[in-house]
Amino acid sequence: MSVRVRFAPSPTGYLHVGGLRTALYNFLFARHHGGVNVLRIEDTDQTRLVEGAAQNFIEVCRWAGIEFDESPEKGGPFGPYVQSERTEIYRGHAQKLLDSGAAYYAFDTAEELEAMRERMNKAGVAAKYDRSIMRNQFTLGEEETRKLIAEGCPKVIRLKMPLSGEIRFGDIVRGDIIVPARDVDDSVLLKSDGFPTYHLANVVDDHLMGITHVIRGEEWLPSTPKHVLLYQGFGWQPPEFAHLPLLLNPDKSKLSKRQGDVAVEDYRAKGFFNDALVNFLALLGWNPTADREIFSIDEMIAMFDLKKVNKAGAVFDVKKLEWMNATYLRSKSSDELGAILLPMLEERGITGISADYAGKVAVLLRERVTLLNEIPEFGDYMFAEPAEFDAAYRTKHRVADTSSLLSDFVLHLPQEWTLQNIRGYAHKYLEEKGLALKNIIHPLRHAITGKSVGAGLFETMELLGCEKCVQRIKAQIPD
RNA sequence: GGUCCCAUCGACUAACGGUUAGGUCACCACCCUUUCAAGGUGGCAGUACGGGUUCGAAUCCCGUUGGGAUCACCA
Repeated sequence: MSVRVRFAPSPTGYLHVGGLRTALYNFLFARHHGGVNVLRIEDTDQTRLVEGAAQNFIEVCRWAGIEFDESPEKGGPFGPYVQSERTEIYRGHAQKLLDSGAAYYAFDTAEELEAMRERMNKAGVAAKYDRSIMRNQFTLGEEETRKLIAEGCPKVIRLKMPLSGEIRFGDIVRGDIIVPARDVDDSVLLKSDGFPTYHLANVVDDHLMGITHVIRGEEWLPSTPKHVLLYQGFGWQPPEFAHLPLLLNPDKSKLSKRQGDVAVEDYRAKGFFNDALVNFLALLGWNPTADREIFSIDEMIAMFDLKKVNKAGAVFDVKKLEWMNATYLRSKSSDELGAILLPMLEERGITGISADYAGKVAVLLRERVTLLNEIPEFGDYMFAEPAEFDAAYRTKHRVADTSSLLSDFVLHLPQEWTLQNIRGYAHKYLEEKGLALKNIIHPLRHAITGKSVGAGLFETMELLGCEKCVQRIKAQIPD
């Protein structure tokens, strides 16, 4: 049977980096096996909907290079792919569960449930729906139940968990998992508003959509027994499960907003490359071969193996992400960098620059920055006159004859403005004066860039052009 | 607290039951040098603990400790 997997986010806001990794693993797994990658929007909680979130997910995934074969946008043979458009399907299936005795009606109010939990907590027992004492089909009897339903009394449908025995299932990354059924709650399957909860919708959809492998975060592990029981209740074969290790804060708790950026958008906005972020995320919990760090998405597809996914959570180390981004920055072509840098420049009001020139500046300066978007500021002098001059740097290298040294220097600059000629000229000039390179290179750097740090000076001069260099040097000649 | 999951350098990880426990980030030192980087070389640093099984355990089993997740008419 061919592989079908799904990424099933809830459109309640931005896409979390952990979510992106889950989407990535699904995508890699699907592509590796020549299977199908499905996007399904789980919007059954109407109170938490965020406008545009679903579209944003698609866009962010696309930015990251993750494609879906079936989605709300593209459609597909098992649609609709938005759960709020499938409510009739869930109701019908809930009815089947009712008919077979795998689920039951309950009429408790929020207050009654709260009181129940409070009593249990006081008694020191696990807070779990006790169907023997609450208001439901069993305690009320069939007749009363029918009456309440006929009267339109608010009701939910709950899963009837066995009171004994155990529920077991296999997990590709964790092996067999066994849970005593009595410890699992009688979860609500269909809410009083007629919408299903995650448990029902997810099982019904995964089955109906032919999902073969459920690859999701570890936070779902504790509720998987419920899902397994639902498959049993429907008489369906459950899919394979693979619960992914969590992404962690430096203090090892679940990666949260409180301790740094968690939205993919944040990293995108900061200027991280899509391929670097994806590469970094992929290696958080999975490792194809320990002797390399850099992998293209195609290489990852070729090597991806769920069995090699780690069990323990992984700390999201921004420092390593930065290193990886810097590594990607150094490996990209001038054209590629120019195309990405140009809009960043325009965003900052720097216009009239060609993509070709932007790319060359990026190549010139990339070994000194981590993110491409540092370049507009770090190399401001490549796009305009230096905005300011480092006074301390000037003072440090300015001596009595610096002015004459500079004014003589511009006299016989090479006609053919190449790196080799500029460097040759400088060395010859210094040799004639009986001086060392350091006697002039700092005053020159100061005049041309205004800063004490930067790329190789002759390379900088070459790219800037003779005219601009002369002009800037002359402007700094007076003491 | 109940249930479940997890445990190799500070971080990410590698290691058919047999390795001086390897690589990467970070950190430190040195080299290179035109500032700052990058790069090169080297270094620091780990199998949580206790029992077993075995000729031999990071690896298998049990326990302890520690960490995490989850316990809604949210996903």
